[in-house]
Amino acid sequence: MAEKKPSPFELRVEDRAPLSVLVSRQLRQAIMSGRVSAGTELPSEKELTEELGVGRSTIREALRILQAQGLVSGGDTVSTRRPRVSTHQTLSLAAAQAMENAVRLGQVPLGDLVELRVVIEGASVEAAALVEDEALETARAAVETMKEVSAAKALDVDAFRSADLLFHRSLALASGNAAFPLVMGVLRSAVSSHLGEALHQEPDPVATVKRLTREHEAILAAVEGGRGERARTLMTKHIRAFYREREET
Amino acid sequence: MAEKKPSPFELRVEDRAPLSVLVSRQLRQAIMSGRVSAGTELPSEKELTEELGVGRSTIREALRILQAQGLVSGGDTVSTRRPRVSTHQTLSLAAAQAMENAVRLGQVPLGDLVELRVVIEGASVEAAALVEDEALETARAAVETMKEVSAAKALDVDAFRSADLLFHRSLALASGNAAFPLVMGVLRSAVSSHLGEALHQEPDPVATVKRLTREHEAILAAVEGGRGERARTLMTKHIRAFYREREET
DNA sequence: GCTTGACCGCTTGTCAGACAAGCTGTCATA
DNA sequence: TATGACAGCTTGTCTGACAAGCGGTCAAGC
Repeated sequence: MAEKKPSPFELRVEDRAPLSVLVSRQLRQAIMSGRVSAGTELPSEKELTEELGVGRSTIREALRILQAQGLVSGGDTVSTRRPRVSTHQTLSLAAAQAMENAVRLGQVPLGDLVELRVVIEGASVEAAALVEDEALETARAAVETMKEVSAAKALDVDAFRSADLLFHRSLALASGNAAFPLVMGVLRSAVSSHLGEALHQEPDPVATVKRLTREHEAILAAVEGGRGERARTLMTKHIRAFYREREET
Repeated sequence: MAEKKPSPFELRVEDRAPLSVLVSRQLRQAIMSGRVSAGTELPSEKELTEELGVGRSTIREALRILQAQGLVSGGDTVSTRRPRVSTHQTLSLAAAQAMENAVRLGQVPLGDLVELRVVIEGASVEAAALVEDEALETARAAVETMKEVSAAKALDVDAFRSADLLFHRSLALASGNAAFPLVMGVLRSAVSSHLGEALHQEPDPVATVKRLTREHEAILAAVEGGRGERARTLMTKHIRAFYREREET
């Protein structure tokens, strides 16, 4: 559509990247290849300047790119603290944010995100049901915490929220598939930033918390009993109900 | 573990971000809120300098951050071309790259990625099977292209590859869930860069292409017939076989 | 012996100025 | 009308400069 004649004179334009981008690519490659391992401190900007033979602004731009990609961290704070090759957590946070950008500007409706979550968490518990019991220890602990919270006098919404997060996350971990918790985390943060801390403006938070706790218990029981199909069904209902009721408000 | 005493003097350190990061956040917010719409040109660096009252280096670093996040594009090329608020494509590309970073440094094995793809594409075709026929037009066209390619004398690997991509993508689109094609694209590119253009070093590319074409045909037929469960089964086998055979080489 | 304070060097954050290269529109000229 | 020269703007890059903060050293004082 864009080109009428397939002209024989093609000009590769994509390799005309600015120097800063090239530098960032090179550093990225050094990190990805494992030549510099996670947690290591990078050389100072001055050293990089001398080592690569480019100006400091260029180095700084390259570092900012890597930082935005989550590959290095620590430049985020104040002075004298060298940027470090970042850890897993920083990386998946960056991935989550990138995903969130794509999702929000890509006009993905909330309902579609929720369905995606249903699909992934469904597969997740189904896989977790096949696994030995002790991998579910964290999930059990999370449910215990939820019970305590829902039994307490003063409702601690944040405590429940973090227990809830732990529950879902630990199930994803128990699935044995390392990609599940990662994508789940991404999705979760995208969704929750999409509707902005829903639990806080609940009409009857105590009742909701109790219901959610019961649902979690049931899901966990199904997983423990090895009934993957049932766990999936329960999880599906659990997630859909949670968001449907929010959509109505 | 890190803190022995819960000191009452807490210092919020996360808001001590450098100016460039603050600027990038502000621009990001302007973009995300839709105040500047996609495809629009941003003001020049000089204008931003005057408008925000910060130095040009700061602006440039902020722009590099946004560029790395895929929110603006075009700074990637040469001079005089203003950065634009980026389109959907750039964004999901950035997301894919972030995902790839997380996956590779997070030690997610290839098999787990493939399983995730199975889950998502399975759900995708199952949903697509419920949809009216005309949404599958693109998928049909893609299969036609594949047939032509596999019937031709000289095998055009790239043509097949792009038809394959189109096929999977169009099915994801037909599912009606906007999140599916997005995540699928991310996954696909992460996986394929993970094992690096596998089709090119195939022992018997012609036979493989023919087999893949048949499988695609069967999947499409199942979707057209509204047999979602069967489509999912076929798709699962299709994907697993494709990668299992690569893993063995 | 231990704390306290001054001090110095290094590193990052930020700014300002300079120059090269490339794009775009204008305008005079053949 | 088409072409070439030219100015203006924008980005890419470098250099020099300064402030602020961190870490280590080292002497003074209890």
